[in-house]
Amino acid sequence: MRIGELAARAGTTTRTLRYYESRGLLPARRDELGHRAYDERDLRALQQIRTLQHFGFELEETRPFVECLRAGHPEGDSCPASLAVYRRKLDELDALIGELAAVREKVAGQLTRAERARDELAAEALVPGGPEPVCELGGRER
Amino acid sequence: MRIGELAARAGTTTRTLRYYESRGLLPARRDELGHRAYDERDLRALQQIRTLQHFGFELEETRPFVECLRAGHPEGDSCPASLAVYRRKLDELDALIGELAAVREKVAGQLTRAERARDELAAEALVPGGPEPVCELGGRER
DNA sequence: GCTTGCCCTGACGTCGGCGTCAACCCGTAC
DNA sequence: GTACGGGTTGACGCCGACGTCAGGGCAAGC
Repeated sequence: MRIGELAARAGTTTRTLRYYESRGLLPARRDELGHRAYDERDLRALQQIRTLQHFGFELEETRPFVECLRAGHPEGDSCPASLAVYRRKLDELDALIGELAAVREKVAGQLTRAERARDELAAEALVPGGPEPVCELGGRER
Repeated sequence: MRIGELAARAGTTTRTLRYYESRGLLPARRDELGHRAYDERDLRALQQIRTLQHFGFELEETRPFVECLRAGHPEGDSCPASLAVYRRKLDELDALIGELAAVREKVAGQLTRAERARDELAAEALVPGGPEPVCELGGRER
């Protein structure tokens, strides 16, 4: 199998495969013409990489999985090093989700506070003299 | 106030302030020597930018807040355009948190599945013949 | 012979938000 | 004088995971 076919079967691009090779992640044999030659195991490894990438793993973090497969194990996560990456990723995800949730609450608080301030200002404007100019920046709210 | 003082008071760097100016976000007057001159309103605007940045807002997303302040409003979020950014950010955060939570569950599932497979293999190895070689990649688990 | 289609290497571009020089100017203190 | 501590502009570096050219090769089909 050559690079174009592998890329197509894995739903990626030849550029990506060359990049992986340049990183030493997915080395390729060469045929007599100097073209890269791949087999089904390379496809397995590539699919493993893509799956993890889709999960947000960095390329380097997929390396233990690929090496595990190349060592002949049935799955990329059959090795302790892969499990360690899983656990590290879980911790990272938990931390990140926690931070994002905290930010979300802060932003939500800011929004409600700002909306209340706006409404109070609008109510004031209706009571005493004429309506004072409100902000025009941003046009009508959609 | 010159650039160094403003940077120090806002807890940032002169490089950052020059960058903001280059983006048109925080323009500066110049004194007779050509040095940038700032006032307290610039400090307010800068603090607004930094706060939002800390929340994960992109620089461009802070622009409505800064313009709102420069238009003379009491707060950066006194304008509809700022509120719209808040709302958009909330949506983005909710979507992102949702995706991350889904990934987290998938990774957790993968981990437990891989651990179970490993344990089953270890149990097998104890029963029939001699213990078959397990994976050595990754050394001892910490 | 010429086009088409695949492959090759090498190298620059992308995005955001600056960090980090380089080379220079200016005023003040020693 | 000269060293120091500010300021100025301009330009390149960084990170990750590739996209996108430029320029060339080789084989098959017409």
